Amino acid sequence: MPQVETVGPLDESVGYMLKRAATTLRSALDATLRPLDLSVPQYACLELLGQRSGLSNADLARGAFVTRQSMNGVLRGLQVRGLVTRPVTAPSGRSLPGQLTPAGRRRLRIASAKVRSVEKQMLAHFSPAEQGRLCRDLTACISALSPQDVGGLIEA
Amino acid sequence: MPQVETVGPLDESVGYMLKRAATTLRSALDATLRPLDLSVPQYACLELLGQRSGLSNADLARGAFVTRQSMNGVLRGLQVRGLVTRPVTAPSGRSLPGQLTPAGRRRLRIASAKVRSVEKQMLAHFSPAEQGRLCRDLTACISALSPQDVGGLIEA
DNA sequence: CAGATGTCAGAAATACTGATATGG
DNA sequence: CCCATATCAGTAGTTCTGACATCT
Repeated sequence: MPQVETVGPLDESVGYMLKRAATTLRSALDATLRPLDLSVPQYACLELLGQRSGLSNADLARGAFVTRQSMNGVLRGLQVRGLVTRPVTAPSGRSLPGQLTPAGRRRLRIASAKVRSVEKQMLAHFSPAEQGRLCRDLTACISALSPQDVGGLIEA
Repeated sequence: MPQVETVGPLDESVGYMLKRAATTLRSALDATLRPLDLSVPQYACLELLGQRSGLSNADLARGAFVTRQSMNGVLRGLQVRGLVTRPVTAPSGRSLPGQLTPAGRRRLRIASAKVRSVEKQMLAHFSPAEQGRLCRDLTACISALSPQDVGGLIEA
C-alpha cells in the first residue's frame, strides 16, 4: 500500500502542496462547523456579512468562492433558519443586500471563535512574522495568476 | 459595488488566502488543461501514475483529493480514451494497479509542461529559496492539522 | 449601448452515506 | 476479527453553460 505519502516530485510542487493544504484545512473546518450545523460556505457567508453588512448575493458568491447559484441556495438556507434577512424588493438596482439577524450574529460569534482556533492550530509553529510572510506569499501567488496581471509576459 | 476586494480582516487570514490561492490556481489549471481535454483530477491521475506506476484506484483517489467513487469515474474516462490501462482481474488482493499507455505518457508529457508553466507564472517573483520556504510552510500547515499530530494539545 | 445583477433550466461531475463482497 | 479494497446505489450540493429580464 504505497499510501501516496512517498516523497516524490509532487512533494516539491508548490501547487500540489497548496491543494493539499487547502483540502486539509477544509476538512478541519467541516468537522469544526458540523456541530453548529453550518457548512463552510454558510459560515463564509455569515463571516462576510458580519464584516460588511449589506452585501448582495453576487458579492457573497465571489467572497466565498462559489457560484451565484450556489450562494443563492446557501442564503436561502440561512434565511429559513433566521440567521440572515434580505429585503424582498431591491432598494436600488437589482441587488438584495443581506444582513445578519441577532441570531445570526450569535451563531457567527461562536463559529468564528472555532474557526480561529483551527487556524491557530494550523499556524501553531509560526511566529507572527512568519504568518504575515506566508500571507504575503499567498497573495503574491494569487496576483501572479490573476488575469489583469498577465504582466508575466509584459513586465518581464 | 463593494467588490469584496476591500482590505479587511479576511485579507489577514491565512486560511482565507489559502483558499483564494488554491481557487485561483485551480481556475488557471482548468483553463490550461481544457485544450488538452483533461480535467484537473484527470491530469492529477496521469501525473500520479507517471511518477509511480501501478497505483490502485484508492491510491489515486487519495493522491488527487477526490473520493474513490469519483476517481473510479475519472479512471474509466481515461481508460476509454486509451490513456490508462488496468487489469480486469486483481493480481493480488483486490487492488487493480493502473498504468499509463504510450498515448497516456505522450498526453501527460504535454500536460505536465503546461502545468509547470502555470506554476512558474504563479511563482514568477519567488526565488528558489523562497519557493522552498513556501513549500515547507505549507507542509507545516498540513501536518499541524493532521489527525495523528493533534499534538497541538499534547505537546503544547 | 455595455455592465452588473437576480433568476431559471439542464447537463455534468463530485461528495456523502450506506451497503455488499473479497482478500490480507 | 479487523482492515483495506472495489463496487453499486441513492441523495444532495456544486459547477458549468446558456439564457433572459431588469436596472445603472
